[in-house]
Amino acid sequence: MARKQGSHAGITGPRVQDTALRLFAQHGFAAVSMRQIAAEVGVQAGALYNYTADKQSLLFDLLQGNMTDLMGGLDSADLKGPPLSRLEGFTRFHIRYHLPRRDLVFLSYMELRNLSESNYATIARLRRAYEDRLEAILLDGVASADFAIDDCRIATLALIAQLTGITNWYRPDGRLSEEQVAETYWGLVRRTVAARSHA
Amino acid sequence: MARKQGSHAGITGPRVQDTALRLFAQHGFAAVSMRQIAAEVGVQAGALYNYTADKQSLLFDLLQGNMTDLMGGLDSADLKGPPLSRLEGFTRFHIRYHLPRRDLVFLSYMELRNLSESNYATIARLRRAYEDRLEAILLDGVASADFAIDDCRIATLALIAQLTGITNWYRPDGRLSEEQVAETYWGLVRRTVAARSHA
DNA sequence: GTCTATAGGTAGATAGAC
DNA sequence: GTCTATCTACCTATAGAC
Repeated sequence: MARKQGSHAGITGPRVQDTALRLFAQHGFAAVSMRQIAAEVGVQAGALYNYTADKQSLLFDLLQGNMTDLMGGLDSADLKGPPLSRLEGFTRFHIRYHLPRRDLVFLSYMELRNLSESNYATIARLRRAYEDRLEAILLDGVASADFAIDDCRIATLALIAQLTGITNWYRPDGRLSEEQVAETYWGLVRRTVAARSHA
Repeated sequence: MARKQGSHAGITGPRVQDTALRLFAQHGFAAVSMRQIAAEVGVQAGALYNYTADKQSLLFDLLQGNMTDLMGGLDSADLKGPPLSRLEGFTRFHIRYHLPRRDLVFLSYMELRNLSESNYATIARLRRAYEDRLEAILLDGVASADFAIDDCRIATLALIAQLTGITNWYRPDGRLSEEQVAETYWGLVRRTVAARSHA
């Protein structure tokens, strides 16, 4: 059965999301107009409203999808074993997840303030849950005397900031491969927690 | 000599800067209108143009002032002695400077993309100069075998990201004082560079 | 230095034809 | 599902009175 002329369900939808992500990251949520997004997708502005209730939902869906993928990815990484192994697994997963998604990461940190109160609460809860995964590893490591950390909450936030900061300077065509970056940062992380090297 | 009615030179100017800073940090540069700023300052929108050429200059002046103060503050900190002492001085200065300026720090990271090309280049140059100060300390420490670091450029960026990230969670009325935060982070930094504790 | 008024343009979102 | 047209509201920046 032939579609109506100009109908592109299943094609336009993802393109709207991709385009919005790129433009929001590049210019900021507030600076991007629905008309700009539509123009890059190749439709008229009105047509966007077949895919999103409004501009705010477009942002929220991107951020929520990101956090859901992040948590799901961490679950799939299935970290096991002693604290040091789990910390290495977390570090490498975090880098592996974030490096190919620099736009999304930037958006997730910069545009939280443009979310409605309830949407913000949802994202903040997911982020906190992610942080708690790392903190649990650190607490275990301290309990087993593998790590020497004064304040596991602070160390958690410090490590995540350090690792996420990679997205500010990393370029796929730069001097370091993703693997080299992961290796270097794992070295920094291991020493930060004062892990016994080969106990 | 009586001023003209409604004239407040020297009062309105700083208030415009302060208000713009607060609103830009809260809602984003593009999301804040000149009318909003004017309303909070207590003047009409047109009056703002006695203090700034346009909206973009308002942002640039804030960011440039921040970087100038940062570099000047680091000079005043006058770091001397062996690498470990200078690293401690840098760490404590960075925290001391950034914690009371959380809005400005947020703005400096988030709104670079709203600067014109030449304004951006100016800010980027200043930031690079600041990073180079830390990198020089790390390189010295490696040369003297006080530090064990594979890649000093990476370590520089990692440490700055870690320290600047404090502004994302620190609250003046939180469980930790500025001094306690500085102490905890200096511990993390010292171990990250694998400094010999009391050699 | 501040005001009012306004020029000239763009914003988000909706209605109804196809 | 997409289009055109449009509503209503807001934007930055300027002009000229006081």
